[in-house]
Amino acid sequence: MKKSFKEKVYELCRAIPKGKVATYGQIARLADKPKAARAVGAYMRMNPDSPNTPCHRVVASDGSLTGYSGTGGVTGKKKMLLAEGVNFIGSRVNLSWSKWNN
DNA sequence: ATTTTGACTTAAG
DNA sequence: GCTTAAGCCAAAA
Repeated sequence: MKKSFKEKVYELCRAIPKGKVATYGQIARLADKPKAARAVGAYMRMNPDSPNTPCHRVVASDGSLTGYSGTGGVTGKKKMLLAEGVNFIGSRVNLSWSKWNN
């Protein structure tokens, strides 16, 4: 049985512990395709507010919040992450403290 | 099958 | 720190 790349991506999104964040590149790497960061983002766009896929815990490689078609856009995403205990530096996530699987 | 597009990443100036 | 360029992946038309 082979799992599709996207299934792994969704599963990894769900696997991100509360209060932590992962980068697209990190997820892509864990999903067996280290260069598929763009594809990961594409899947996130498909499922921005699905209750099963907390895509808001996924950020860019430098901790900047990108995209997010959900409520409030990146602003809502930032607030959500703050509510989960993720530390922010200005408009970026402090990956030094909150990066998942680090 | 080909082209376009997109929530990416890294390197270089 | 910001901009430009190139690379790579998958879905949709």
